[in-house]
Amino acid sequence: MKRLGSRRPDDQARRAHADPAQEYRPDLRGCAFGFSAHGFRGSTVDQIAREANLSKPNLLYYFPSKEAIHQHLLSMLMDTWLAPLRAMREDGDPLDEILTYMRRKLEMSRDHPRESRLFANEILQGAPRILDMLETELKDLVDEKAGLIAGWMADGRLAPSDPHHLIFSIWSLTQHYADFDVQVHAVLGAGHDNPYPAAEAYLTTLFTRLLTP
Amino acid sequence: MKRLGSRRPDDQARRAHADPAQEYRPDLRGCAFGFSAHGFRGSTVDQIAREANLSKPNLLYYFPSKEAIHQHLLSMLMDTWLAPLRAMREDGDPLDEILTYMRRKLEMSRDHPRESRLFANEILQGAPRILDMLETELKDLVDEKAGLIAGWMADGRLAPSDPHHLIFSIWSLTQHYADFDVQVHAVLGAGHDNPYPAAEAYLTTLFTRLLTP
DNA sequence: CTCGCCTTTGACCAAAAGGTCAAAAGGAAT
DNA sequence: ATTCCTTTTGACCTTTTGGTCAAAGGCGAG
Repeated sequence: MKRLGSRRPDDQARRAHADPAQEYRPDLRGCAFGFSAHGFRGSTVDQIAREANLSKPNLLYYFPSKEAIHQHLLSMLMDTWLAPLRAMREDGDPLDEILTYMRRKLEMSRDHPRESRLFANEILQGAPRILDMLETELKDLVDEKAGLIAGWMADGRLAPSDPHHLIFSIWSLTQHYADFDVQVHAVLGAGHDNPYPAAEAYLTTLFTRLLTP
Repeated sequence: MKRLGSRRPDDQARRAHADPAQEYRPDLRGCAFGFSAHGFRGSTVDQIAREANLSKPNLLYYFPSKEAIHQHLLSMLMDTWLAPLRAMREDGDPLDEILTYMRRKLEMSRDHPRESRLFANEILQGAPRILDMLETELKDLVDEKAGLIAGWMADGRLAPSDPHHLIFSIWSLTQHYADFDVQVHAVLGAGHDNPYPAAEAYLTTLFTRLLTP
């Protein structure tokens, strides 16, 4: 339960406490679990500290409050989360670009379900801490990529449909396998430990049929 | 803040406190908000009581604990939630039956978003209180309807794809508009107050293209 | 070694929250 | 009106929890 030895990074300037722009912060990547499993109010600072191998006061030495910890995790997450969409290129094959995006998101659900749930929890609760980001950064990115897709459709390279809702559908379909994981397993029952291969096949068919002109 | 007058139902036998099989319980339907907005641990008994126009001790007179309140809401919800799937009939037109199911679920997202979020919250957190139901009642129903769909596909009346994942996709796509409501609005931006007409059109196209043989 | 600075923690605090209880308030039958 | 039963509530208790603090523990520079 207790850590041994110093956890300071080897070669990184650091100072804190009265410093608003801290340069070193403990890596909380492994601690998404608390918030993702119980939501913001459901997880306790003690718990998070334990997961991070820190004492509670020590954790609060690096972050001014529980809120700040949550926000930190969330914003760290956002970049990772948007990367696959950012990677959609105009000069690829349209269907391929979209299927690749879908597959990347599905992999993220499979490999980082807790992060997905952390995000889902925040949105479910009205996104109080990241609404700004959604309305600016996310909206801009989606608008851009939706424009790209609309272009492909206008050129007849994809069958026409609503690009924004297309993106929503990729999000919901892929994240479902992380966020509703328990339900998926309960319904599929024993003997279907890994639903992802079937999910990928299904989703590939789905989007191929939707988008093939 | 305070209620006036008696809240007893006019003509219903009732007794409680030491009675395990209470016949009267206050209607908490309007109180899904608390749990749906903040999750189980995020909402307080005081809050729920206030929403139900009861004092806290009075609420705890009808329900033995916060857990029991949550469970009550959840099980009340489950039936409503499954009704549309139950309504899928073998003797209809296959595509029509599925599109109708999808539309009903979408209407539920539009008209009862808080209930959808309450359910989503529970699943996100590992469904500790309803896992049983998922593994029995829900699984059985889904297996039955998946069989029905598989039959339609075998008969060539629908294009083949995985029936279980088809059902998952209907759930995720429709519930997305309730659960991730804030995100949908943030991304669509002002001037798109009501995303549902476009969502319905998009989803109709999606499933029509997937399933038309 | 010692000084000064950053880091870590045990002990503590105040507020919030789940739950209890005894007493008060209705209401119907007699 | 009295009695009996159910319903309602203010006050209270205990536990949990976010957050503080003063003191102790490194660690490098001189």
